[in-house]
Amino acid sequence: MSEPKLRLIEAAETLFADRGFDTVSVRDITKLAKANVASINYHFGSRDGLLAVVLTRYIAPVNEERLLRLDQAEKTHGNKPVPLEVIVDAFARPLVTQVRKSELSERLFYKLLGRSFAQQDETLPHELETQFRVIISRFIRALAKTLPGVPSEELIWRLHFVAGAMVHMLTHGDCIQHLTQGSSGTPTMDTTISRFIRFSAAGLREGLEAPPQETKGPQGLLFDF
Amino acid sequence: MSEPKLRLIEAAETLFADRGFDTVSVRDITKLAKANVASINYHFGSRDGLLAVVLTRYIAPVNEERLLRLDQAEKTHGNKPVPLEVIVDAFARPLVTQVRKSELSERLFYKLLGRSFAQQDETLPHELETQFRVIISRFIRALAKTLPGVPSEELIWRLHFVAGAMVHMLTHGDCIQHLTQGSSGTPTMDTTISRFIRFSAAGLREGLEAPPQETKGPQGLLFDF
DNA sequence: ATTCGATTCAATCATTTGTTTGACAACCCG
DNA sequence: CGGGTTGTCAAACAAATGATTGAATCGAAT
Repeated sequence: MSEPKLRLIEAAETLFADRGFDTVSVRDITKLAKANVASINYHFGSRDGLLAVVLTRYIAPVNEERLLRLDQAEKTHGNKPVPLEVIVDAFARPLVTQVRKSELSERLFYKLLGRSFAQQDETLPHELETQFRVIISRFIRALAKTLPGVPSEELIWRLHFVAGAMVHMLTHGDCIQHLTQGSSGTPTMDTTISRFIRFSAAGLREGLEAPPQETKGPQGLLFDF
Repeated sequence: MSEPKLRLIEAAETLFADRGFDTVSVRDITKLAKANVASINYHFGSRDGLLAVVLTRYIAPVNEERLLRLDQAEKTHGNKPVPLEVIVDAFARPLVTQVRKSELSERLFYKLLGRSFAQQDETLPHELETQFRVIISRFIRALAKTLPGVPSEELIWRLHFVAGAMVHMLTHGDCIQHLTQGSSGTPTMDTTISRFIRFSAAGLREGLEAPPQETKGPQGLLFDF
């Protein structure tokens, strides 16, 4: 990877992260990267080519680590169901391990990935689209083992609620920390993710108060508001 | 409100809903509205003026109804804490009551509001920004009454998780229904919101297994992965 | 019918957009 | 050295962007 090519990627990441994918021009990027306007088309073919590289660069490793962690968790628990907290952890923890491998600041990294995940269906590189499909089906399968009796349609929705909460946590992390200022010193993402995991696991477990087995509880209407 | 002015708003809503706020030009809007290019600047001063109108038109009533429902719920429950399901219902139900008052299809309405909520801090009309601040503090207060002992910083995060799940539900509703096809006939938003309420209430309740009182449970580390 | 404000319209404005071009330089390998 | 690949650059391109102009049109009150 030539030197200015990397500079272009990093400049694009920075600008995409806090201004969105649509409102950043190739000239904004090349100016920040101290490169020529034509360099983007030379190295990436087009602006969309660069965007695809940026989108893939961090998401792909995150997705791979998700699958890895889930596999490992299932191996650890033999054929016992994996606890919900561990499943959610496998889903979210790769974010903090990958942010350290990156050159970006925590704030920019999380905003960038939040925007990327929110993007989802629209104009997403095929590679990532299939990755997400794998991720979803893989985690749904794990959830189904831990939550037998819950119909898969319900599980899909719950997993998407989890994903939504995660995206919001990523994209609005700094502004929320601004709201909750006045607490203890560094509210690092680590404690935030712990909150997220507890919240999500509780939401996923909904309807099963006793340890996860055949309470079989009210699947249908719990409340009637 | 003159007739073509309304046509412009509705055309903008339609296009903003499924292409985002940034990638729609004034010419796209005026073409769909069968109006002149200058009409947007004449009626709304600028493209941003029209955007502000579109953003406010549905969100403001939703936010008002949220406060109304929460007030009513607290009145109903006297000085007893309001059940979490009722609080979340007051937060989410206004979406389905307002979609009926609108001319838009369910799909477009929800996508539009999802995008609007996701926007949040950036370029949001001042009116809406203050509205959201009121909403958050108001709902946090209600949650604090129902979940005594949970620190407010934790409550803020949990409420934002709820908001994130809601945004994701709105923006990806149709694509998820595409995944879960093959089930019973009409998976109307009503049943989806019920799922959302159960999930969110369970997540909010996290840490309190017994009926909500002084279990006071482990506030800190529940798991140690 | 005439006047006057409100609205619409085609035409045009200056910028900004992504992309392409062709000349130039740097480098490596023979 | 020389030839070829690779990268860089200023310049220009067509297209699209939001906005403005000034004349034309409408409608209702005078």
